[in-house]
Amino acid sequence: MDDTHNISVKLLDWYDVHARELPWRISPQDRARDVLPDPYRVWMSEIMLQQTTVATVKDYFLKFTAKWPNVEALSKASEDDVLRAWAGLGYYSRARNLKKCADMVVAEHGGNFPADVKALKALPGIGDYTAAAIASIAFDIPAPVVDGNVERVFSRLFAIDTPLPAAKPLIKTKVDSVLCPMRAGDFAQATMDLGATICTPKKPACTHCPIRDNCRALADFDPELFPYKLAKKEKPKRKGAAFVAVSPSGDVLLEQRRSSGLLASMAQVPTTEWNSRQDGVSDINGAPFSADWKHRGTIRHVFTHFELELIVWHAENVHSDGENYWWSTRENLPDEALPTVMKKVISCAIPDLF
DNA sequence: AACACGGGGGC
DNA sequence: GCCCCAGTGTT
Repeated sequence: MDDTHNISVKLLDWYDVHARELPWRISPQDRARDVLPDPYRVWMSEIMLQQTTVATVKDYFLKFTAKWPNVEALSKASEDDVLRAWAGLGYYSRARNLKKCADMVVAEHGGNFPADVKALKALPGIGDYTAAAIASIAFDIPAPVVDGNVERVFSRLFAIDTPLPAAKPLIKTKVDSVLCPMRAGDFAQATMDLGATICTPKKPACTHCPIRDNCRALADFDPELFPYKLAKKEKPKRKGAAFVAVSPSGDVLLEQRRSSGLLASMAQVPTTEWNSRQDGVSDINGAPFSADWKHRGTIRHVFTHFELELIVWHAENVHSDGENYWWSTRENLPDEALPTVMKKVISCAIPDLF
């Protein structure tokens, strides 16, 4: 028995016993009977799981699949409906591509996801990873599924000392050489589960690892040294001010962000530009209109590529209005497409709202 | 190849 | 605080 086959057998045996039960997975009984999961649910979960943890995704997945149980239903929703439901999950281009992809599956594939890696990758929001994951999990098509977990598992397994992301092609080749073509979906999920639960970034549980005897990093080095990564750059800081205007009846003034760039098309309270430097006191000059603005504090929020500090101003009994604004009632505020940074801002001015 | 793109959890 | 995460699309 060659070593690569040995590895996949051990991984699958481990997975048969230790597979986690997750909302987007079929039951162990169905899995034992070779039943395949609904491609729509596999797709939905994989999009949500991009750069997002299982714990965060669970509630959103249940909400989305209850609201839109199939691709036709999602296709009938508006982009804004989807954006509002996605609010708080981050990477909002995923939500717009989700809607676009649903439309394309209905229009170009008769409402069925294509059982083909290339056709899947042609759909918006589906890249190398997700195309391989859907093909493997939903259709049992053998394809190398390489995410952050798998990169770590295989970097350690073969003690790959090329730093990421340059090592990615090599890792993909290794995964391709190990994967089990008879159980492509289970193999993909087994390697990701292993990375999430055993082969963790810090303090991996090597004693519980089903493939510890095959691991070069464990035998010759220290698994925690892998994967090698390029040093990351320092995050620049930006500052600005945000203005929470409240009407006599308690409504909050909102506007929609532009349709491209950061937090595209999401809702926000009026703000100044987010610049690299700004002196807090003069920020009030950036208010959208004059009012009895009161300073309520400062909130901080970290984005992928910069840190933001917003001074929060608050005014009540505001009557002013404008074409690009709307008033959101207190009851409706949780249903607006408000990103987390804006919930922080509004909570700073109006505590106990969310 | 580098960058833009959110947010939350673990330690 | 720092690191990571079931990545994709654009330039």
